[in-house]
Amino acid sequence: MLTHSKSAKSDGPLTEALAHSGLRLTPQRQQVHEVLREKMDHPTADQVFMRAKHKMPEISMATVYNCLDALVTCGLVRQVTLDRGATRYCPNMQDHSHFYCDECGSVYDILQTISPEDADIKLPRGFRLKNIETNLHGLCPDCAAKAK
Amino acid sequence: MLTHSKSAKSDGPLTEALAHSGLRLTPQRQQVHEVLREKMDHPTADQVFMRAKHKMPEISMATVYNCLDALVTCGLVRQVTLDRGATRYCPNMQDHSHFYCDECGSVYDILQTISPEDADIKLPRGFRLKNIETNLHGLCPDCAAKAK
DNA sequence: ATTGTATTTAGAATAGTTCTAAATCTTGAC
DNA sequence: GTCAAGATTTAGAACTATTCTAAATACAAT
Repeated sequence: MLTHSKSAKSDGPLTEALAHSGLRLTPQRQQVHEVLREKMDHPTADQVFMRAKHKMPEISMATVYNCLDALVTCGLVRQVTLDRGATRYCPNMQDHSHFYCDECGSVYDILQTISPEDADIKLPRGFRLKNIETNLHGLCPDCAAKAK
Repeated sequence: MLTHSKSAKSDGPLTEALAHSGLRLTPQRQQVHEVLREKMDHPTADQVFMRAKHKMPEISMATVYNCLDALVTCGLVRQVTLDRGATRYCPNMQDHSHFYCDECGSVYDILQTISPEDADIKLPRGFRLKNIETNLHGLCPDCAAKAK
């Protein structure tokens, strides 16, 4: 196979975050992260794959999953599971929650959330809480209008 | 004893809840609901299927999904999606949240939650909020101990 | 009883994710 | 630089989860 220059462009924050989890920065991981940040519409692995292929035609589905896992592991991306369908990915690591329209399946970022402190969650002895995920379910404006 | 009578035993609350969504009480729906309440360990559809088969050997997987959907639709059961794996089902309709161990995948009910009022979520115009799902992620006591 | 609709069923089909083994790339020791 | 060890990528197969389909059955209302 023809190999062009395969090394990743230097990217401080990405490199560091990955290294912290014992992972390397690769062009594929860089590309997947870029795809996620370009359009933060909570794409599925399959959508990420299709978008990544535009700039990197040889990338494979397995690699997309590998990259997504790597980015999740090192805290650069959140996994969002809202229904029985495909898992979605979110590169917005700011504290926020997701609104899921039970009717049409669309997802919206809601820039408001419940912090662990505010929630004052008391867990039984031994549990170690890492983070709280808040998912809001209901109808999006479009579907709410139609439902009337 | 083998009962060939196929009609569902009367069950007021179940019947009513289903009827409210235009659905009938059937022996299968009754059985699936019973399985969920017998062991509230957040089983997957497949686990529900296997448990239901003990008392109802002819039940099919498609029916289990149909029944779970029916019970979710009429508000008797909650769907719980915590990771990329199979969806889990929870018949506890009390306000509560789920603790998910990111290490071993076990799920615990946490009888504490954030109410919509407490959260004071302000949604953009047009959204209609139905309910808030709170998922706690971290390590269960066993895994937390091992991690040390 | 009869008819129309809801529900169940088995199995096929589809969708989503993980696995495998070989090829390629990167890093670090020399 | 060269080499070996280990990490990563790749295509495709395999597997798991869910949905669909069409025929059979059950139910409710005439």
